[in-house]
Amino acid sequence: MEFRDREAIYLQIAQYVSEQILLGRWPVGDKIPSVRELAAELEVNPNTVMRTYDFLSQKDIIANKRGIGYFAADDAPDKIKGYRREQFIETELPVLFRNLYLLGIDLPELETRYKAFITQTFTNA
Amino acid sequence: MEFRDREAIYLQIAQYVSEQILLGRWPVGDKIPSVRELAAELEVNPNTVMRTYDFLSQKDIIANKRGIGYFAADDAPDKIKGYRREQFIETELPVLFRNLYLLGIDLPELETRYKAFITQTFTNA
Amino acid sequence: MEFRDREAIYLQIAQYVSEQILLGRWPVGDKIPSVRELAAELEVNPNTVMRTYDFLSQKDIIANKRGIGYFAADDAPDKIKGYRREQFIETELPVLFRNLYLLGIDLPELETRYKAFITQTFTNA
Amino acid sequence: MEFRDREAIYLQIAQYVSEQILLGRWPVGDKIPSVRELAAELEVNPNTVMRTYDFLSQKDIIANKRGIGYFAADDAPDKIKGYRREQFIETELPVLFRNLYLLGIDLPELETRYKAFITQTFTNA
DNA sequence: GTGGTCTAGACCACC
DNA sequence: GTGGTCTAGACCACA
Repeated sequence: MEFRDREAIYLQIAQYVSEQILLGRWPVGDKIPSVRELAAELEVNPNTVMRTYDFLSQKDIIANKRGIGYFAADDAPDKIKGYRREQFIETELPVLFRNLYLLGIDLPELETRYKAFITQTFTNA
Repeated sequence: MEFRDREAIYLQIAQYVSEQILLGRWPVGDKIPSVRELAAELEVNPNTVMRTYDFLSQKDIIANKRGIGYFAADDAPDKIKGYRREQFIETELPVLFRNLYLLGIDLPELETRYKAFITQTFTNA
Repeated sequence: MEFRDREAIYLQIAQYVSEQILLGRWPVGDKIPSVRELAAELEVNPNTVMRTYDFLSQKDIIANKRGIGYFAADDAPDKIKGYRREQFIETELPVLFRNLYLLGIDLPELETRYKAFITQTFTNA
Repeated sequence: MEFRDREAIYLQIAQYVSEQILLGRWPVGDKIPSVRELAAELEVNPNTVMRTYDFLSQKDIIANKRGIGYFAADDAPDKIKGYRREQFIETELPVLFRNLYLLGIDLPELETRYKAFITQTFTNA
């Protein structure tokens, strides 16, 4: 997996994990990949994944069963949406709008790009 | 000026300077505030502003005339838009689109929020 | 390490680092000394070395792996030679030639001095 | 006149003045251009030329006659060559040789470039 | 007055 | 352990 600069890797992984849950790829109540597995898959240090799981545990999105592994919480999707919506509206939207305005990108253009993105990202992958 | 945590102050100042130029408040070709002036105004250490000016010089958005000060480059607005557009489309838009999709926010809602934001931000300031 | 006055220390360190890479003492692709290590070794403030590494990163001569350290880029030697050659031919050679001409130093004399210098500098060090 | 970055303008002007004297364009014993004239010609601040003349006065290369102007000293050429030769051999040559070696420029190539430079610079200008 | 560099020291996030 | 940022304060060269 490739990571954006300027944003902590463990947070980007947290996003990734959240999305797997939200999209139902990692079903609620099921065991999610172990720290080592995920670290190997994403090619990062296990410590980094550990930090992600810690972070998500504190938010009660995942939970640990000792000796077995981590599980997606039953209400994980709601929790994720809640956190995300809040952060999105309060901090990301203003930045977005400012850029749209200053760069002179209008809403129809945005719409076109949006549809292309959704088709490409969530259809086959 | 108040700064967001999680993003370096000198980069936030770079944003600020860029916007002043983009909005024509600091006209192209003119001298911009001296390091010390801006530092005093924003209540930060002069070194921090120095770093901002360094950063913008490397991008040829501003240029130094020795012993006199820094000036907004003639093609600064194009340069700024170019850099910003690139970063916006490549890294910010995908994040935005993912969130829209996963949070179930549709485009009409986005449009409503956008118009409110523009009115409020760029009308009276 | 002793530094010349009149040239910024961080740039002299950049020269030093570049030469270590060019001469193969710090192999391409390998980790180079950490900021603190090099600062201690050269007896300068870590900030100064940080500035050097920043400078060389912008030129893609070295690159950072987060949490691990800085590494010499694979094509670092080419990059270094390129930058150096350009600056050398465009700004240093003209000065040199002017001086040779005005001081009446001829090429045979230059050659003699050159050979002596090379022998002395790069033989035993 | 265009100036190199990274070297003080007043020193570059001192070089220029020295060369005019060395090449006999500003004959020994004659009045040289006034501070204002030269400043206008080179498009710099008169203070900067003043600083150059101060600098050269201290080295007894030029001298001031009050109310009249500055004059090239009788032994100016020797003085200039003396200062220049010393600085050249002690500080410029080592840098030059290092670069020749590291960049892999050999002496025949240097010779070719030298001849081209001399022809172009000192023949017609 | 302008920028530019350096030190010392602190604090933080990240791997 | 790694880098990165910021402050405070000093000193200097330059126009």
